[in-house]
Amino acid sequence: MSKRSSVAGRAGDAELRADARRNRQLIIEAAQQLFLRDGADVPLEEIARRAGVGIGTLYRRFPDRNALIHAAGLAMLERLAELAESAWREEPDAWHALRRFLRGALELRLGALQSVIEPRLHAAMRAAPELREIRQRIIVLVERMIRHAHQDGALRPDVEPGDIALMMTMHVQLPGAAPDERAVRRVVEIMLDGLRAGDQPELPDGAMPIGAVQPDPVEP
Amino acid sequence: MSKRSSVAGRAGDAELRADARRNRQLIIEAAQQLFLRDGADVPLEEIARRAGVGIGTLYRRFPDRNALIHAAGLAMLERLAELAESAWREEPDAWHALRRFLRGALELRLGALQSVIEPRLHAAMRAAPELREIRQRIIVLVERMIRHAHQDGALRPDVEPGDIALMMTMHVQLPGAAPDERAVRRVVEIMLDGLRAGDQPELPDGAMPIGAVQPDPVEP
DNA sequence: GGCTAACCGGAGGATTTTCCTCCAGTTGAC
DNA sequence: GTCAACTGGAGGAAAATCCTCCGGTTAGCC
Repeated sequence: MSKRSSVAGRAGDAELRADARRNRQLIIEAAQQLFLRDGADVPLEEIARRAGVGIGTLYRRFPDRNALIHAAGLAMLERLAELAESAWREEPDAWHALRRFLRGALELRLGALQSVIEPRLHAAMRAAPELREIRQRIIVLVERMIRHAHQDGALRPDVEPGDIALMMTMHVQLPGAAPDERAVRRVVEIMLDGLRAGDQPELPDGAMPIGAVQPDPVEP
Repeated sequence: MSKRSSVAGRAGDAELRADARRNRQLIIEAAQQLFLRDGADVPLEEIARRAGVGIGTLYRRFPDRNALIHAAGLAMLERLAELAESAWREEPDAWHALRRFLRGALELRLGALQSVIEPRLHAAMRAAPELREIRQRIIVLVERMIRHAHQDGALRPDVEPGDIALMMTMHVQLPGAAPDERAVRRVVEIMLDGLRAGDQPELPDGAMPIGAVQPDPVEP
């Protein structure tokens, strides 16, 4: 057995020479930024350029666009899960945990990234159980936050998980560059204030359902 | 003077045969939908297809992509202005006007469309005074709504015009198709509740500035 | 320090996408 | 009924994107 072999932890990340592993990471980060800014069809060459590596390196590590989307989606879901878990673990109550989670998801634009690559991820999810598994973990945790926050009377009672999910994916695009951090933060705070229990009028029906990955759609 | 000539109302719309005018309108509507869904780089052929006209027809009416973006942007700004004006005219007070305006902008996705094509519109705006003029009219009206709503004590005092502008451009993308109307509506209502005057904590600094079209950036 | 397997960048040809003109046929307005 | 205006889409030009291949470089181990 070669010295390098291992349990092969997260597929692709282990068993690489140090420089290769570093570049792989740079590529994923660049991909996340560009997917977010330009959509999932952004030229791979541009991703390579932003990562500061050659196009050859990108192709060596990710044989096709789907592999890259898969990796970027996995990294994103892992950050989201980590965000939800630390919030739940460290905040004093469910409302604060939910608030921290939403702030993080919106400021890191994790939800927005999700909304951009999710269509492509759907195909991957059916094939890749680990993606489904992480996604499920996040859903369970957020649902738990909501349930407890309701019980505590901190979250307005008519808010449903689907509402939170939709808010997470809200995308702020501004002419040209990325929107100003601080300006977005203000809007997030306004939304959070709208979520607090109070004497608001009841929300209309029709919350978005959230749940498992849908079964295969019929081919067009 | 030919019988067809006229004051040439909105450029390009008048002096066309009925079928041509109808097709022109269909093209603009298709362009708005696709710009919103796929970004401002969507192939013109796809726009023609969705409009149900040939590619030749599209090119005859809009010599290049910019002309189409210009027309779509103009139509969008006109609807926004109309929305702001009717809200101001027909609602009993500034808060209700602002609420109606925001609901409309978010549900019609006018702000989102704006955010998609605004980068391209910027160039057009410098050249096209009528775009600047409409845009300015909207800004003035919304600022007036905010000012009055503040005076009435209905809008939380730390909300600034830039916050409203940013909320307008919020984009809800969902995997695949357009997001469900009713689900989005709920989130809009939550945001509106966050805007109402109450005992919320103060917003952090850093509201987005809004204003005139910026001067020409230096060429890269 | 020296060795070598693993890694790197990017030139460049193949492929796909997008553009945009042109013209034979159709239609609305008078 | 006439005809100027309009229509759709075929198809070649141009541009964008993909993706392989290989000479040169480097990390890791002795």
